[in-house]
Amino acid sequence: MATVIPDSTPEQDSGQRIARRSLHDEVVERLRDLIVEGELEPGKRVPERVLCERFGISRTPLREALKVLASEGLVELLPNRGAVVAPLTVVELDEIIEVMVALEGLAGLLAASRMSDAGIVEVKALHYEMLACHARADLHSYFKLNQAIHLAIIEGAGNATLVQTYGALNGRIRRFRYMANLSGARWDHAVAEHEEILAALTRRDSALLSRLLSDHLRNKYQHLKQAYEAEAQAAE
Amino acid sequence: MATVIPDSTPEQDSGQRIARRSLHDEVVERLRDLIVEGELEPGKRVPERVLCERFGISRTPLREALKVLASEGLVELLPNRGAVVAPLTVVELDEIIEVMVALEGLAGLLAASRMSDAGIVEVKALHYEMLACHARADLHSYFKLNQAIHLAIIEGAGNATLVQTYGALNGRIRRFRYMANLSGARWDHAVAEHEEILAALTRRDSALLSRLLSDHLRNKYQHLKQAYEAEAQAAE
DNA sequence: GCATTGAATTTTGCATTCAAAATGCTAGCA
DNA sequence: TGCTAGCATTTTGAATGCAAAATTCAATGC
Repeated sequence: MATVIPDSTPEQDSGQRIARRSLHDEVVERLRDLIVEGELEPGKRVPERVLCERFGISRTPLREALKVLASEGLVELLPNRGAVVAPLTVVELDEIIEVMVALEGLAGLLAASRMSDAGIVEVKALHYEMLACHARADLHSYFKLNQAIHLAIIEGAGNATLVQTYGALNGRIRRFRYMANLSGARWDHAVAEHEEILAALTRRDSALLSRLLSDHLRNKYQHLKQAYEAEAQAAE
Repeated sequence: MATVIPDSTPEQDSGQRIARRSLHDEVVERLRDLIVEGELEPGKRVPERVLCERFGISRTPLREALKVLASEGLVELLPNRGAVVAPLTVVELDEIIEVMVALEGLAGLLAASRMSDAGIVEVKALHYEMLACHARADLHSYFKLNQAIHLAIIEGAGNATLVQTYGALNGRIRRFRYMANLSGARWDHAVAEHEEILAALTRRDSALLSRLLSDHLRNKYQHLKQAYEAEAQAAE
């Protein structure tokens, strides 16, 4: 995450050209999106020239952005041979999840005691919105609300470093979320887990919330991993 | 951490000029050292021009390095006003330790079951070397061995992402270690904790090792924090 | 004497340029 | 036909150049 103190330029996303705030920071975000959304494929070279033209910028800010993304682990820099989108092996995926499970646990522990009542109410609202999406089988909105709930809980831990650390890891695996295609049973189960999570948060049961969040991520990952391995196999 | 695949250039640190591997990556390391060692003071501006001359490089690689360090949280980029060494507030220190405690706990959990016998033997050797330093009251060497032990355990968890994540956070607080001046009683206590840690690791007691490592870091931090707050107060 | 304004200087952000490395292509040879 | 050497092209890494923003500082007015 680029620690740039943003100036107060408003978020006018109307133009496709880059103009607002520091250029390189904008480019970092754009590139990250391209990678997360899969437009830049893992293992493939990041075409400097093409992207420069596409963004209407010179190579300097683009290269700065690549360095930042490399430090986040999203791309790999090969000396004198440019940048490639970091491919994520199953081993790395396992590693990242292992760490994230611990961080979710920490978030639960802290959020249960530190989150404001208003925060809990907000999570509750998001939860019910998410249930609505489940009922409508609106997977895309469900994912977004799901992410929003987890983010709200992590932010509720009142630890900006935790938010940042979790976010960096989440960024590396987020692109796989695009593949996860919840089957009916698994989806129902996930929703049931969320019910428990909400209940534990409402009761401010630290130990339970911690455990539930960790388990939930582990379970989610089981599914994600199966989908990934299936895809990886299919890709051969 | 800059994810650069290093080429096989040997680590010849003889000359003060930068020549080996990708320049920007070298600069990142050098700048990090300057910050960690306190030569660049927190809150102060990072003088681009001066550092360029000092390193004998142009502004481009230096600026790239600053972007990377910003993403690590070591510096803050102020748009149009350059970079400053990120000052670490007590609140941020608290946050970082909170996350690191969780990561140490995870490391203990994993290392107890995954570490090789050879790895445990190595930790044991480091441990006794450290005891020797304690006996000789050689604080500097003690610190180095202490760090080596913790690193060995964290690496013993067999999770590169954990190593990297922990390392990034550790980098942000390492400069404070330079202040920590272990009092006799506290030092003895720390050594006693290390004895317990080694015993738990030898017995491969996951739960215990996890708890001990977390507690140990928390305790260490108590001391560190007091020293920091005393210093901060004295600085006024 | 102090605050304010505005010009000179410095610093920053990005584009451009240049040299070195890597890549691709062609031709020559077995 | 297949392989390799050598050249041309492209791409990368870093230096330099240039315009805009910020800072400094002195002169002016109060």
